[in-house]
Amino acid sequence: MSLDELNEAQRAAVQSRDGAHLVVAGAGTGKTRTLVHRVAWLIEQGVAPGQIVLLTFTRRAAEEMLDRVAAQVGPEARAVRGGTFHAFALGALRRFADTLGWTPSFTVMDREDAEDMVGLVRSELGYAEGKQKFARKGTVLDVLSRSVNTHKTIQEVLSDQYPQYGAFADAFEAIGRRYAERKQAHGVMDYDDLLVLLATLLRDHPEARRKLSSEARHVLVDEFQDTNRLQAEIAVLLSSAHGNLMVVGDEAQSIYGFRGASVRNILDFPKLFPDIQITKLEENYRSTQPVLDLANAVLDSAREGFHKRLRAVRGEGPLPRIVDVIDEHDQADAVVKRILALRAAGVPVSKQAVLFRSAYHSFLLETRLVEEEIAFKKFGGMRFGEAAHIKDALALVRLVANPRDAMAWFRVLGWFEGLGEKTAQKIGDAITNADDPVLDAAQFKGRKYHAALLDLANQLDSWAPLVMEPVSCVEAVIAWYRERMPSIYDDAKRRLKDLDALPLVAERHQSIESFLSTVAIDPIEDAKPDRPEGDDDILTLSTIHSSKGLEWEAVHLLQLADGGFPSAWSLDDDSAMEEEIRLLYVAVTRARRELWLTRPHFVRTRGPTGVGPGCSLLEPIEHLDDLVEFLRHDPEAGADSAASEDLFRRLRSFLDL
DNA sequence: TTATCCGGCGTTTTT
DNA sequence: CGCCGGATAA
Repeated sequence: MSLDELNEAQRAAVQSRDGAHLVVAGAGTGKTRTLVHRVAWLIEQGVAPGQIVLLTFTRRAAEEMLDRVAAQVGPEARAVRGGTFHAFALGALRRFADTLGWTPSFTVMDREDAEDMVGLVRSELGYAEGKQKFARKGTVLDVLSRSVNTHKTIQEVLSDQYPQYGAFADAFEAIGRRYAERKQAHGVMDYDDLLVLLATLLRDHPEARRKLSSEARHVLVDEFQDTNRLQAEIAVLLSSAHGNLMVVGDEAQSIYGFRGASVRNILDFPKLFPDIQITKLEENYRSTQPVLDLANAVLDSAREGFHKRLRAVRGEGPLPRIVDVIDEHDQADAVVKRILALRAAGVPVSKQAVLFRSAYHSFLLETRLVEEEIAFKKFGGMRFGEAAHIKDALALVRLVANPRDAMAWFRVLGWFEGLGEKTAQKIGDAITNADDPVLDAAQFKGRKYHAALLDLANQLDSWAPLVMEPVSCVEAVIAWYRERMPSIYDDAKRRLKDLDALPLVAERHQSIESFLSTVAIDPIEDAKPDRPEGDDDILTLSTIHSSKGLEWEAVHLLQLADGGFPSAWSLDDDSAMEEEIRLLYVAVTRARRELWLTRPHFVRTRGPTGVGPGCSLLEPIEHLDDLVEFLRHDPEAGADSAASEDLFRRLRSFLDL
């Protein structure tokens, strides 16, 4: 392995001595490369790969890093334990569930299941009734989750976020308690439980803490600015036996405040460790100077932070462009034409990306891309594994693995005509609590759904022996489920082929349990690429959140208008607007060379506040015409023509309407 | 208890 | 607008 390709600061981080180390790494400064080299270096120094824990923000990031380490030091690097906090927590909790009074075979619920359970508890406790409006189930879960992730009381969360329910703190608390009891009784955890319970384990159980932290002789955490209090606590406790904790991050790129992430974690980190080493990476290898000039200007418009300057190693390039368009249609037109023009100029579509604030911002563009036969893959927004029919199939698999999974029964029983919520819950609870957890269809003789239940019971019996064969099991389940789909969904045909992805995922697992754990935490990749046969020049569409850590030669940024980006829900909130600025910073710094920002005059506003034309994020830089070039899109003339009389004529007539 | 209808409220970003 | 949930009818 060669350290020659590293600069001085990077080398200092890579070869750092034991102890705590904070690496402040601006966008594009070789953060990933530094982490990769650090892991490789540790292995070279004789640290066993299995004693290195690399906590990353996404599974994608973990895989990429391990691939690169493996390329440097060989396949033994695969033994490095890596993944998200949630995935790591899952593994640790499986081993120590007993210690915490949980069954080791617990399962993990996704957001929707968790909401449903909260909904059931809510109606049981009678908060659904009464003339006073009460929060809906999703809101209740959100409040509970925020309270956990930010270490705030329910009352504080309500006052901050949902003042309209400020008087109902007792109700939220009561639901929260009953919800927690039920989760433990059913052996299911939600996402928050994974973190809470791991933190509890490490904090309150010295034996477990000693064991876990001595297994992990070096703990490395990526994207530390996006951790919340619980995650920071876990990282610190996990390294308590040896103190070898390296965290890497950039406070300017903190964009997960909505889920409890706190920049304070990274800013206050040095206070925790008197002997801490701090390294700053400031040379940017990714972007041209004009891109960075804009990024710096964006950051200057933020109230707080270090206002650091990024320096380009790459040198000059074209100015970023702000393109004024009339509306979303005009925007889609402009972006498509620009993508094609760049392709003609030698930038393949695969080296371009379209980024946006919210997943739905790209809907219109997606239809245009299909028309133009530009292949694309979209990241962010609704996940494949969240589609109702995928969850249906997985619920069946869960029943094979664990017939006491009450939420899975609830879901499956809901498919049958004449069988509603009450009955489904009753049957589910009965089975869950029975000595022998099987579906006794016979007792429903005479009911409309008797035959269907009988069929289900038989199928489950026939699948039971397949527990050890994930692929056969999943295939068998899917085959049966396919037959039922038309009676569940009007658009069953469209959904059918999605199911093919499941056996492919199952192939990678030795047991059903491992398969199910993985799909609960890691998003399932869609098996069908959104592209015509044989074409691998694929455009990336991504939310800004999902674009983190990635880069493209050309970046197109959509919907720069109040109510679009920045989001309508941030406009009247200073700290939320700060996060929007950091989001813009992240988006801008994804570009290596070409950066195009489209600013529609009219957006469909769906927000609570009145939204006018213009984009407050761009206001601070609007007058800086040495930083950006301003263009107007003219649909008839092409993407980058100067403003035409015709355009203004149409604008005026639009306004009059 | 279930299916259906209708009114009103919230609408983002992810594990 | 979509979807949640309350109200009503079968």
